[in-house]
Amino acid sequence: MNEKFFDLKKEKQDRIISAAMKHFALNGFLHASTDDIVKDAGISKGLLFHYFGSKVGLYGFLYDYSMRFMTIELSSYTNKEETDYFEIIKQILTSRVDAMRQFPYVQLFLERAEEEEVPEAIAAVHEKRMSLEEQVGTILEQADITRFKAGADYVITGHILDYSLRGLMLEHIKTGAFSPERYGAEAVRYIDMLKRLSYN
Amino acid sequence: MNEKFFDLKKEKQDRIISAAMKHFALNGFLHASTDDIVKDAGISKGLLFHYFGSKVGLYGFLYDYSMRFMTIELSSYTNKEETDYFEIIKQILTSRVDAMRQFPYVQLFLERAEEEEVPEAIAAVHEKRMSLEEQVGTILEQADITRFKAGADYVITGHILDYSLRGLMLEHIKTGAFSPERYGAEAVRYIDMLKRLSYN
DNA sequence: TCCCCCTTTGACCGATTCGGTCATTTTCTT
DNA sequence: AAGAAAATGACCGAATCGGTCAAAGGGGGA
Repeated sequence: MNEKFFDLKKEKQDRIISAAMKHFALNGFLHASTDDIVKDAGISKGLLFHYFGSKVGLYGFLYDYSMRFMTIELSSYTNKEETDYFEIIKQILTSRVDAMRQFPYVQLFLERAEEEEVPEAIAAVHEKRMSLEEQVGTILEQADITRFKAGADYVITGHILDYSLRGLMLEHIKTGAFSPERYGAEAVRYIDMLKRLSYN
Repeated sequence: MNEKFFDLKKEKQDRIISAAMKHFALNGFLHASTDDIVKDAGISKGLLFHYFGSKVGLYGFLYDYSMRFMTIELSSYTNKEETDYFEIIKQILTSRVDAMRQFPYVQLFLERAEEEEVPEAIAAVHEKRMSLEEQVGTILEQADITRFKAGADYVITGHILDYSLRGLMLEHIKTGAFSPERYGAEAVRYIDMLKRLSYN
Protein backbone atom coordinates (compact mmCIF):
# COMPACT_ATOMS: atom_id res chain seq x y z
CA MET A 1 0.00 0.00 0.00
CA ASN A 2 0.90 3.67 -0.36
CA GLU A 3 1.94 5.08 3.03
CA LYS A 4 0.78 8.54 2.00
CA PHE A 5 -2.71 7.33 2.81
CA PHE A 6 -1.93 8.35 6.39
CA ASP A 7 -1.25 11.94 5.29
CA LEU A 8 -4.91 12.33 4.38
CA LYS A 9 -7.15 14.11 6.80
CA LYS A 10 -8.14 11.69 9.55
CA GLU A 11 -11.79 12.12 8.69
CA LYS A 12 -11.20 11.06 5.09
CA GLN A 13 -9.13 8.05 6.16
CA ASP A 14 -11.95 6.96 8.43
CA ARG A 15 -14.58 7.44 5.75
CA ILE A 16 -12.64 5.17 3.40
CA ILE A 17 -11.91 2.56 6.07
CA SER A 18 -15.50 2.53 7.31
CA ALA A 19 -16.98 2.17 3.85
CA ALA A 20 -14.64 -0.66 2.94
CA MET A 21 -15.25 -2.49 6.22
CA LYS A 22 -18.96 -2.20 5.75
CA HIS A 23 -19.04 -3.79 2.32
CA PHE A 24 -16.53 -6.52 3.12
CA ALA A 25 -18.43 -7.30 6.33
CA LEU A 26 -21.81 -7.41 4.64
CA ASN A 27 -20.93 -9.16 1.37
CA GLY A 28 -17.63 -10.95 1.89
CA PHE A 29 -14.47 -10.41 -0.14
CA LEU A 30 -15.78 -11.65 -3.46
CA HIS A 31 -19.11 -9.87 -3.58
CA ALA A 32 -17.97 -6.59 -2.07
CA SER A 33 -17.65 -4.20 -5.01
CA THR A 34 -15.02 -1.48 -5.18
CA ASP A 35 -17.56 0.68 -7.02
CA ASP A 36 -19.87 0.52 -4.02
CA ILE A 37 -17.02 1.22 -1.60
CA VAL A 38 -15.84 4.39 -3.35
CA LYS A 39 -19.42 5.58 -3.73
CA ASP A 40 -19.96 5.15 0.02
CA ALA A 41 -16.63 6.74 0.87
CA GLY A 42 -17.27 9.69 -1.42
CA ILE A 43 -14.02 9.37 -3.36
CA SER A 44 -13.08 8.43 -6.90
CA LYS A 45 -12.17 4.94 -7.91
CA GLY A 46 -8.71 6.02 -9.04
CA LEU A 47 -7.88 7.26 -5.56
CA LEU A 48 -8.69 3.98 -3.88
CA PHE A 49 -6.38 2.09 -6.22
CA HIS A 50 -3.77 4.82 -5.92
CA TYR A 51 -3.47 4.13 -2.20
CA PHE A 52 -4.10 0.41 -1.99
CA GLY A 53 -3.05 -0.93 -5.40
CA SER A 54 -5.70 -3.61 -5.61
CA LYS A 55 -8.80 -5.00 -3.94
CA VAL A 56 -6.68 -7.61 -2.18
CA GLY A 57 -4.30 -4.88 -1.05
CA LEU A 58 -7.17 -2.97 0.49
CA TYR A 59 -8.49 -6.08 2.16
CA GLY A 60 -5.13 -7.00 3.65
CA PHE A 61 -4.61 -3.49 4.96
CA LEU A 62 -8.06 -3.46 6.53
CA TYR A 63 -7.50 -6.76 8.29
CA ASP A 64 -4.17 -5.69 9.70
CA TYR A 65 -5.55 -2.32 10.76
CA SER A 66 -8.63 -3.82 12.40
CA MET A 67 -6.58 -6.42 14.21
CA ARG A 68 -4.27 -3.84 15.75
CA PHE A 69 -7.17 -1.58 16.56
CA MET A 70 -9.22 -4.24 18.33
CA THR A 71 -6.20 -5.60 20.19
CA ILE A 72 -5.59 -2.17 21.69
CA GLU A 73 -9.27 -1.66 22.49
CA LEU A 74 -9.47 -5.03 24.16
CA SER A 75 -6.41 -4.55 26.34
CA SER A 76 -7.49 -1.08 27.38
CA TYR A 77 -10.90 -2.13 28.66
CA THR A 78 -10.15 -5.48 30.27
CA ASN A 79 -8.87 -5.77 33.79
CA LYS A 80 -6.53 -8.66 34.55
CA GLU A 81 -7.72 -8.81 38.15
CA GLU A 82 -11.39 -9.33 37.36
CA THR A 83 -12.45 -12.91 38.03
CA ASP A 84 -16.21 -12.69 37.57
CA TYR A 85 -17.09 -14.39 34.31
CA PHE A 86 -19.93 -12.05 33.43
CA GLU A 87 -18.02 -8.93 34.38
CA ILE A 88 -15.23 -10.02 32.04
CA ILE A 89 -17.80 -10.51 29.31
CA LYS A 90 -19.04 -6.98 29.98
CA GLN A 91 -15.51 -5.61 29.70
CA ILE A 92 -15.05 -7.31 26.36
CA LEU A 93 -18.40 -5.95 25.25
CA THR A 94 -17.41 -2.45 26.34
CA SER A 95 -14.23 -2.59 24.28
CA ARG A 96 -16.23 -3.66 21.24
CA VAL A 97 -18.87 -1.01 21.70
CA ASP A 98 -16.15 1.60 21.99
CA ALA A 99 -14.50 0.29 18.84
CA MET A 100 -17.77 0.45 16.96
CA ARG A 101 -18.11 4.11 17.85
CA GLN A 102 -15.27 4.76 15.42
CA PHE A 103 -15.83 1.89 12.97
CA PRO A 104 -19.36 0.47 13.21
CA TYR A 105 -18.47 -2.62 11.17
CA VAL A 106 -15.06 -3.62 12.66
CA GLN A 107 -16.49 -6.46 14.67
CA LEU A 108 -18.55 -7.83 11.80
CA PHE A 109 -15.66 -7.38 9.38
CA LEU A 110 -13.26 -9.39 11.52
CA GLU A 111 -15.77 -12.16 12.14
CA ARG A 112 -16.46 -12.42 8.45
CA ALA A 113 -12.75 -12.42 7.66
CA GLU A 114 -12.25 -15.50 9.83
CA GLU A 115 -14.75 -17.39 7.68
CA GLU A 116 -13.40 -16.15 4.35
CA GLU A 117 -12.95 -18.87 1.77
CA VAL A 118 -11.54 -16.97 -1.21
CA PRO A 119 -7.88 -18.03 -1.56
CA GLU A 120 -6.53 -14.59 -2.44
CA ALA A 121 -8.27 -13.08 0.58
CA ILE A 122 -6.91 -15.78 2.88
CA ALA A 123 -3.42 -15.30 1.47
CA ALA A 124 -3.59 -11.52 2.03
CA VAL A 125 -4.21 -12.17 5.70
CA HIS A 126 -2.67 -15.44 6.73
CA GLU A 127 0.57 -13.93 8.07
CA LYS A 128 -1.20 -11.77 10.64
CA ARG A 129 -3.69 -14.35 11.77
CA MET A 130 -2.86 -14.43 15.46
CA SER A 131 -6.50 -14.57 16.28
CA LEU A 132 -8.22 -12.19 18.61
CA GLU A 133 -10.19 -15.16 19.88
CA GLU A 134 -7.04 -16.49 21.51
CA GLN A 135 -6.68 -13.20 23.31
CA VAL A 136 -10.29 -13.31 24.44
CA GLY A 137 -9.79 -16.92 25.48
CA THR A 138 -6.79 -16.04 27.62
CA ILE A 139 -8.71 -13.31 29.38
CA LEU A 140 -11.61 -15.64 30.08
CA GLU A 141 -9.31 -18.20 31.69
CA GLN A 142 -9.09 -15.82 34.64
CA ALA A 143 -12.78 -16.36 35.31
CA ASP A 144 -13.85 -18.13 38.48
CA ILE A 145 -16.07 -20.87 37.15
CA THR A 146 -16.98 -22.25 40.56
CA ARG A 147 -19.56 -19.52 41.08
CA PHE A 148 -21.86 -21.17 38.56
CA LYS A 149 -24.65 -23.03 40.29
CA ALA A 150 -25.28 -26.71 39.59
CA GLY A 151 -27.43 -26.92 36.51
CA ALA A 152 -25.78 -23.90 34.90
CA ASP A 153 -23.28 -25.20 32.37
CA TYR A 154 -20.72 -22.46 31.83
CA VAL A 155 -19.78 -23.76 28.40
CA ILE A 156 -23.35 -23.57 27.17
CA THR A 157 -23.76 -20.23 28.89
CA GLY A 158 -20.73 -18.96 26.99
CA HIS A 159 -22.20 -20.04 23.67
CA ILE A 160 -25.55 -18.53 24.53
CA LEU A 161 -23.82 -15.26 25.33
CA ASP A 162 -21.86 -15.33 22.06
CA TYR A 163 -24.90 -16.03 19.94
CA SER A 164 -27.12 -13.58 21.79
CA LEU A 165 -24.73 -10.64 21.70
CA ARG A 166 -24.02 -11.27 18.04
CA GLY A 167 -27.70 -11.61 17.16
CA LEU A 168 -28.53 -8.48 19.09
CA MET A 169 -25.78 -6.57 17.29
CA LEU A 170 -27.04 -7.67 13.89
CA GLU A 171 -30.56 -6.67 14.88
CA HIS A 172 -29.38 -3.20 15.87
CA ILE A 173 -27.36 -2.81 12.69
CA LYS A 174 -30.22 -3.97 10.51
CA THR A 175 -32.51 -1.38 12.06
CA GLY A 176 -30.81 1.63 10.38
CA ALA A 177 -29.10 4.40 12.38
CA PHE A 178 -27.01 1.98 14.44
CA SER A 179 -26.06 3.32 17.85
CA PRO A 180 -23.28 1.36 19.58
CA GLU A 181 -24.30 2.83 22.93
CA ARG A 182 -27.88 1.67 22.69
CA TYR A 183 -26.69 -1.76 21.63
CA GLY A 184 -24.26 -1.85 24.55
CA ALA A 185 -26.92 -0.87 27.04
CA GLU A 186 -29.31 -3.58 25.91
CA ALA A 187 -26.54 -6.17 25.80
CA VAL A 188 -25.67 -5.42 29.41
CA ARG A 189 -29.24 -6.21 30.42
CA TYR A 190 -28.92 -9.62 28.75
CA ILE A 191 -25.61 -10.32 30.48
CA ASP A 192 -26.89 -9.23 33.87
CA MET A 193 -29.94 -11.43 33.63
CA LEU A 194 -27.88 -14.48 32.76
CA LYS A 195 -25.54 -13.65 35.63
CA ARG A 196 -28.42 -13.47 38.08
CA LEU A 197 -29.75 -16.82 36.89
CA SER A 198 -26.42 -18.62 36.75
CA TYR A 199 -25.11 -17.87 40.22
CA ASN A 200 -26.44 -19.11 43.52
CA MET B 1 -45.09 -21.36 -13.18
CA ASN B 2 -45.60 -24.59 -15.13
CA GLU B 3 -47.72 -27.00 -13.13
CA LYS B 4 -46.05 -29.96 -14.82
CA PHE B 5 -43.20 -29.40 -12.40
CA PHE B 6 -45.18 -31.55 -9.99
CA ASP B 7 -45.16 -34.45 -12.48
CA LEU B 8 -41.41 -34.77 -12.04
CA LYS B 9 -40.12 -37.48 -9.81
CA LYS B 10 -40.39 -36.31 -6.21
CA GLU B 11 -36.67 -36.71 -5.75
CA LYS B 12 -35.95 -34.37 -8.66
CA GLN B 13 -38.44 -31.81 -7.44
CA ASP B 14 -36.74 -31.83 -4.06
CA ARG B 15 -33.29 -31.52 -5.56
CA ILE B 16 -34.35 -28.41 -7.46
CA ILE B 17 -36.19 -26.88 -4.50
CA SER B 18 -33.34 -27.60 -2.12
CA ALA B 19 -30.69 -26.14 -4.40
CA ALA B 20 -32.71 -22.99 -5.02
CA MET B 21 -33.47 -22.53 -1.31
CA LYS B 22 -29.83 -22.93 -0.47
CA HIS B 23 -28.59 -20.22 -2.79
CA PHE B 24 -31.39 -17.76 -2.03
CA ALA B 25 -30.88 -18.36 1.70
CA LEU B 26 -27.13 -17.91 1.55
CA ASN B 27 -26.84 -15.04 -0.93
CA GLY B 28 -30.21 -13.30 -1.08
CA PHE B 29 -32.33 -12.83 -4.16
CA LEU B 30 -29.97 -10.58 -6.09
CA HIS B 31 -26.72 -12.46 -5.59
CA ALA B 32 -28.13 -15.96 -5.94
CA SER B 33 -27.20 -17.10 -9.44
CA THR B 34 -29.40 -19.35 -11.53
CA ASP B 35 -26.24 -20.89 -12.96
CA ASP B 36 -25.21 -22.02 -9.48
CA ILE B 37 -28.69 -23.30 -8.72
CA VAL B 38 -28.93 -25.51 -11.79
CA LYS B 39 -25.39 -26.76 -11.22
CA ASP B 40 -26.32 -27.77 -7.66
CA ALA B 41 -29.61 -29.29 -8.74
CA GLY B 42 -27.97 -31.26 -11.54
CA ILE B 43 -30.29 -30.00 -14.26
CA SER B 44 -29.90 -27.79 -17.29
CA LYS B 45 -30.60 -24.10 -17.25
CA GLY B 46 -33.32 -24.42 -19.85
CA LEU B 47 -35.28 -26.77 -17.65
CA LEU B 48 -35.36 -24.37 -14.73
CA PHE B 49 -36.76 -21.61 -16.90
CA HIS B 50 -39.11 -24.04 -18.58
CA TYR B 51 -40.82 -24.72 -15.27
CA PHE B 52 -40.54 -21.36 -13.52
CA GLY B 53 -40.33 -18.82 -16.33
CA SER B 54 -37.98 -16.47 -14.57
CA LYS B 55 -35.82 -16.02 -11.50
CA VAL B 56 -38.59 -14.04 -9.82
CA GLY B 57 -41.04 -16.79 -10.71
CA LEU B 58 -38.86 -19.37 -9.05
CA TYR B 59 -38.45 -17.18 -5.99
CA GLY B 60 -42.17 -16.59 -5.62
CA PHE B 61 -42.92 -20.28 -5.97
CA LEU B 62 -40.31 -21.16 -3.37
CA TYR B 63 -41.69 -18.68 -0.88
CA ASP B 64 -45.23 -19.91 -1.30
CA TYR B 65 -44.15 -23.54 -1.12
CA SER B 66 -42.00 -23.00 1.98
CA MET B 67 -44.74 -21.07 3.71
CA ARG B 68 -47.29 -23.85 3.22
CA PHE B 69 -44.76 -26.48 4.16
CA MET B 70 -43.72 -24.82 7.39
CA THR B 71 -47.29 -24.01 8.34
CA ILE B 72 -48.16 -27.69 8.15
CA GLU B 73 -45.03 -28.76 10.00
CA LEU B 74 -45.71 -26.24 12.74
CA SER B 75 -49.31 -27.24 13.28
CA SER B 76 -48.48 -30.93 13.30
CA TYR B 77 -45.85 -30.70 16.04
CA THR B 78 -47.40 -28.11 18.34
CA ASN B 79 -49.92 -29.02 20.98
CA LYS B 80 -52.57 -26.44 21.80
CA GLU B 81 -52.84 -27.69 25.39
CA GLU B 82 -49.18 -27.23 26.27
CA THR B 83 -48.71 -24.22 28.54
CA ASP B 84 -45.05 -24.55 29.46
CA TYR B 85 -43.13 -21.84 27.60
CA PHE B 86 -40.01 -23.91 27.09
CA GLU B 87 -41.91 -27.02 26.05
CA ILE B 88 -43.68 -24.95 23.39
CA ILE B 89 -40.31 -23.68 22.20
CA LYS B 90 -39.18 -27.29 21.97
CA GLN B 91 -42.24 -28.21 19.91
CA ILE B 92 -41.52 -25.37 17.50
CA LEU B 93 -37.92 -26.48 17.31
CA THR B 94 -39.00 -30.05 16.60
CA SER B 95 -41.17 -28.93 13.71
CA ARG B 96 -38.27 -26.98 12.25
CA VAL B 97 -35.82 -29.81 12.67
CA ASP B 98 -38.26 -32.14 10.95
CA ALA B 99 -38.69 -29.63 8.12
CA MET B 100 -34.94 -29.36 7.69
CA ARG B 101 -34.71 -33.11 7.24
CA GLN B 102 -36.39 -32.59 3.88
CA PHE B 103 -35.16 -29.08 3.06
CA PRO B 104 -32.08 -28.14 5.07
CA TYR B 105 -32.35 -24.47 4.14
CA VAL B 106 -36.13 -23.79 4.51
CA GLN B 107 -35.75 -22.01 7.78
CA LEU B 108 -32.87 -19.86 6.60
CA PHE B 109 -34.59 -19.17 3.30
CA LEU B 110 -37.76 -17.89 4.97
CA GLU B 111 -35.86 -15.74 7.45
CA ARG B 112 -33.85 -14.23 4.64
CA ALA B 113 -36.98 -13.65 2.59
CA GLU B 114 -38.46 -11.51 5.38
CA GLU B 115 -35.46 -9.20 5.17
CA GLU B 116 -35.36 -9.03 1.37
CA GLU B 117 -34.99 -5.53 -0.01
CA VAL B 118 -35.05 -6.11 -3.77
CA PRO B 119 -38.38 -4.69 -5.05
CA GLU B 120 -39.06 -7.47 -7.55
CA ALA B 121 -38.51 -10.09 -4.87
CA ILE B 122 -40.79 -8.32 -2.43
CA ALA B 123 -43.46 -7.97 -5.10
CA ALA B 124 -43.27 -11.69 -5.93
CA VAL B 125 -44.13 -12.45 -2.34
CA HIS B 126 -46.16 -9.65 -0.82
CA GLU B 127 -49.54 -11.27 -1.44
CA LYS B 128 -48.73 -14.36 0.59
CA ARG B 129 -47.04 -12.59 3.43
CA MET B 130 -49.22 -13.82 6.29
CA SER B 131 -46.17 -14.27 8.39
CA LEU B 132 -45.29 -17.47 10.16
CA GLU B 133 -44.14 -15.33 13.04
CA GLU B 134 -47.76 -14.45 13.75
CA GLN B 135 -48.54 -18.13 13.94
CA VAL B 136 -45.64 -18.72 16.30
CA GLY B 137 -46.74 -15.71 18.31
CA THR B 138 -50.25 -17.08 18.68
CA ILE B 139 -48.95 -20.41 19.90
CA LEU B 140 -46.69 -18.73 22.43
CA GLU B 141 -49.60 -16.77 23.87
CA GLN B 142 -50.75 -20.04 25.44
CA ALA B 143 -47.64 -20.06 27.59
CA ASP B 144 -47.97 -19.66 31.33
CA ILE B 145 -45.61 -16.78 32.01
CA THR B 146 -46.13 -16.83 35.76
CA ARG B 147 -43.75 -19.72 36.18
CA PHE B 148 -40.79 -17.45 35.48
CA LYS B 149 -39.01 -16.56 38.68
CA ALA B 150 -38.44 -12.94 39.64
CA GLY B 151 -35.30 -11.78 37.89
CA ALA B 152 -36.00 -13.89 34.82
CA ASP B 153 -37.47 -11.57 32.19
CA TYR B 154 -39.44 -13.71 29.79
CA VAL B 155 -39.12 -11.21 26.97
CA ILE B 156 -35.33 -11.18 27.19
CA THR B 157 -35.37 -14.95 27.58
CA GLY B 158 -37.36 -15.20 24.36
CA HIS B 159 -34.84 -13.11 22.48
CA ILE B 160 -31.95 -15.08 23.91
CA LEU B 161 -33.61 -18.29 22.76
CA ASP B 162 -34.19 -16.88 19.26
CA TYR B 163 -30.64 -15.69 18.86
CA SER B 164 -29.10 -18.80 20.37
CA LEU B 165 -31.06 -21.33 18.34
CA ARG B 166 -30.38 -19.35 15.17
CA GLY B 167 -26.68 -18.98 15.94
CA LEU B 168 -26.41 -22.66 16.76
CA MET B 169 -28.14 -23.57 13.51
CA LEU B 170 -25.78 -21.40 11.47
CA GLU B 171 -22.84 -22.95 13.27
CA HIS B 172 -24.04 -26.45 12.40
CA ILE B 173 -24.69 -25.49 8.80
CA LYS B 174 -21.30 -23.83 8.43
CA THR B 175 -19.59 -26.99 9.66
CA GLY B 176 -20.34 -29.03 6.50
CA ALA B 177 -22.47 -32.21 6.56
CA PHE B 178 -25.33 -30.56 8.41
CA SER B 179 -27.40 -32.97 10.48
CA PRO B 180 -30.76 -31.57 11.62
CA GLU B 181 -30.96 -34.23 14.33
CA ARG B 182 -27.63 -33.33 15.89
CA TYR B 183 -28.60 -29.68 15.79
CA GLY B 184 -31.93 -30.46 17.40
CA ALA B 185 -30.34 -32.48 20.18
CA GLU B 186 -27.90 -29.74 21.08
CA ALA B 187 -30.60 -27.09 20.89
CA VAL B 188 -32.71 -29.03 23.38
CA ARG B 189 -29.83 -28.92 25.86
CA TYR B 190 -29.77 -25.13 25.55
CA ILE B 191 -33.52 -24.86 26.05
CA ASP B 192 -33.53 -27.21 29.01
CA MET B 193 -30.79 -25.31 30.74
CA LEU B 194 -32.59 -22.01 30.35
CA LYS B 195 -35.76 -23.65 31.63
CA ARG B 196 -34.00 -24.92 34.74
CA LEU B 197 -32.56 -21.47 35.41
CA SER B 198 -35.73 -19.51 34.70
CA TYR B 199 -38.18 -21.37 36.92
CA ASN B 200 -38.26 -21.49 40.68
C1' DT C 1 1.36 35.60 -12.22
C1' DC C 2 3.30 31.46 -13.61
C1' DC C 3 4.99 27.00 -12.87
C1' DC C 4 5.51 22.67 -10.74
C1' DC C 5 3.97 18.74 -8.50
C1' DC C 6 0.99 16.10 -6.00
C1' DT C 7 -3.84 14.85 -5.43
C1' DT C 8 -7.98 13.44 -7.46
C1' DT C 9 -11.12 12.48 -11.02
C1' DG C 10 -14.18 9.43 -13.89
C1' DA C 11 -14.45 7.73 -18.55
C1' DC C 12 -12.86 3.71 -20.26
C1' DC C 13 -11.01 -1.23 -20.88
C1' DG C 14 -11.27 -6.30 -21.38
C1' DA C 15 -13.02 -10.05 -18.85
C1' DT C 16 -16.53 -12.25 -16.54
C1' DT C 17 -21.14 -13.12 -15.07
C1' DC C 18 -25.84 -12.36 -15.29
C1' DG C 19 -30.89 -13.76 -16.57
C1' DG C 20 -33.02 -15.62 -20.28
C1' DT C 21 -33.68 -17.98 -25.19
C1' DC C 22 -34.05 -21.54 -28.46
C1' DA C 23 -32.63 -24.88 -31.91
C1' DT C 24 -31.54 -29.38 -31.11
C1' DT C 25 -31.20 -33.90 -28.90
C1' DT C 26 -32.86 -37.43 -25.70
C1' DT C 27 -36.45 -39.94 -23.61
C1' DC C 28 -41.06 -41.62 -23.16
C1' DT C 29 -45.50 -43.37 -24.86
C1' DT C 30 -48.18 -45.87 -27.78
C1' DA D 1 -41.74 -46.24 -35.85
C1' DA D 2 -43.38 -41.86 -34.93
C1' DG D 3 -44.91 -38.10 -32.57
C1' DA D 4 -44.86 -35.56 -28.22
C1' DA D 5 -42.81 -34.10 -24.20
C1' DA D 6 -38.67 -33.46 -21.45
C1' DA D 7 -34.18 -31.87 -21.26
C1' DT D 8 -29.94 -29.90 -22.96
C1' DG D 9 -26.24 -26.27 -23.27
C1' DA D 10 -24.34 -23.05 -26.53
C1' DC D 11 -25.46 -18.61 -27.12
C1' DC D 12 -27.22 -13.64 -26.54
C1' DG D 13 -27.12 -8.68 -25.03
C1' DA D 14 -26.73 -6.29 -20.92
C1' DA D 15 -24.66 -5.35 -16.71
C1' DT D 16 -20.90 -5.47 -13.53
C1' DC D 17 -16.40 -6.50 -12.17
C1' DG D 18 -11.32 -4.99 -10.91
C1' DG D 19 -8.15 -2.07 -12.66
C1' DT D 20 -5.91 1.89 -15.81
C1' DC D 21 -4.68 6.36 -17.25
C1' DA D 22 -4.77 10.85 -19.46
C1' DA D 23 -6.24 14.89 -17.80
C1' DA D 24 -8.17 18.22 -14.46
C1' DG D 25 -7.68 20.53 -9.96
C1' DG D 26 -5.42 22.95 -6.53
C1' DG D 27 -2.00 24.82 -3.38
C1' DG D 28 2.44 26.89 -2.45
C1' DG D 29 6.95 28.94 -3.66
C1' DA D 30 9.32 32.35 -6.57
